[in-house]
Amino acid sequence: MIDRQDHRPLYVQLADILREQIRTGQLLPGAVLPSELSLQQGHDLGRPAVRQAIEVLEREGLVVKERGRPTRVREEAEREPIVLGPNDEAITRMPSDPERRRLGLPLGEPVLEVRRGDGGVDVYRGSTAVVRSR
Amino acid sequence: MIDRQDHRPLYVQLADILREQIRTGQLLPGAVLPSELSLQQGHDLGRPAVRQAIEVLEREGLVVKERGRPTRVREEAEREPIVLGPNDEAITRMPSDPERRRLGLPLGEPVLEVRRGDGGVDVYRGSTAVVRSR
DNA sequence: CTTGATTTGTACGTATGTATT
DNA sequence: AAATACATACGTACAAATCAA
Repeated sequence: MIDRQDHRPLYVQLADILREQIRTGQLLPGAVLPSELSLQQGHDLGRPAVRQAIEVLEREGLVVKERGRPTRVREEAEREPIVLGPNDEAITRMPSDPERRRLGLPLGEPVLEVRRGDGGVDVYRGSTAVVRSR
Repeated sequence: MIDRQDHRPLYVQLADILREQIRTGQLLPGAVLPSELSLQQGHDLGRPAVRQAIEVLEREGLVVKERGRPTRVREEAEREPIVLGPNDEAITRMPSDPERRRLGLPLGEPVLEVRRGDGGVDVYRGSTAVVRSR
C-alpha cells in the first residue's frame, strides 16, 4: 500500500510493491504488468511517479519495456558459458547508448567484455554470459 | 547542436553531445557537468529533456549524480583482480535497488556475482572487478 | 485493409522538498 | 542565512507503435 506519510518517495514504494510481486511469483516471467494508467488509478498516483517506479525495475533488469506494448516481466535467458583462458580478463560495464542499440540490448542490461591475451576483445550480452575458468 | 527537425529525440541528441564531450576529453573524469538550468538555457530545452539526457549518461555509468552537488563525470576506478577457480562461475547483472543501496553503489553500475565451487557466493562492485582465470 | 482503442514515448510547465556550498 | 543544485511529484498534450475489431 502506498503511504503518503511515509518518508520514502512514492515511486520507490510502488517499485517495492511491484518487485515483491515479481519475487513472489505473483507476476511470473513473461507476464504483463498493469498499464501505467491502471497503476495510476489503482494507487492514486500521477504518471511521473508510476513511470519512475517502472523505470527502477527496468534498471534492475526485472522488466522490459517496448513502445506500444504492455511492459512485461523479463524472462530469464539461458546462460551461455564463456571460457576464460589463462591470459584473458573479463570486466563488466554498461554499454553506451549507441552500442546498446547496435547490440540489440534492452535498457538495464550490462555487457561482459573479455580481453583476450592475444589482444582481441569480445563483448557479450551480460544477461546470458557465464564466465568459466580454464 | 540540437536540431528540432531531426527525427531523434531531443534528449538523445543532448546525451550524444555530452557523451562526445566526455569521450574527447573536453569533459575530464571528475569534471563538473553544467547544471540542469544552464543546459536548459544553453540548448533551449525544457527540464525533462535535460534530465532525461543526463539520465542516459548515468545509466551508461558515465556520470554520477549526487543530490545537492553538481553532476560529475565518473572517474575511472582501479580494477581489482578477482581470481576464478576451476569450479567457479561469474555472471554479471544489475543489482536490485535495495541491494544497490546496501552495497553503496551508484546508479548505472552492474555487479559481478561469483558463485564458488563450494557453494559460496561473492558479489563485487562491477566497475572495479576484473576476472582472471586460475 | 482501415479504424479505433490501448499503451508507451517525448516534451512542455510548475511547485515544492532536501542536500550542499 | 542565502544561493545553488538535484529530487520528487503533479498536470497536460501530442506522437508513435501495437493490436483487435
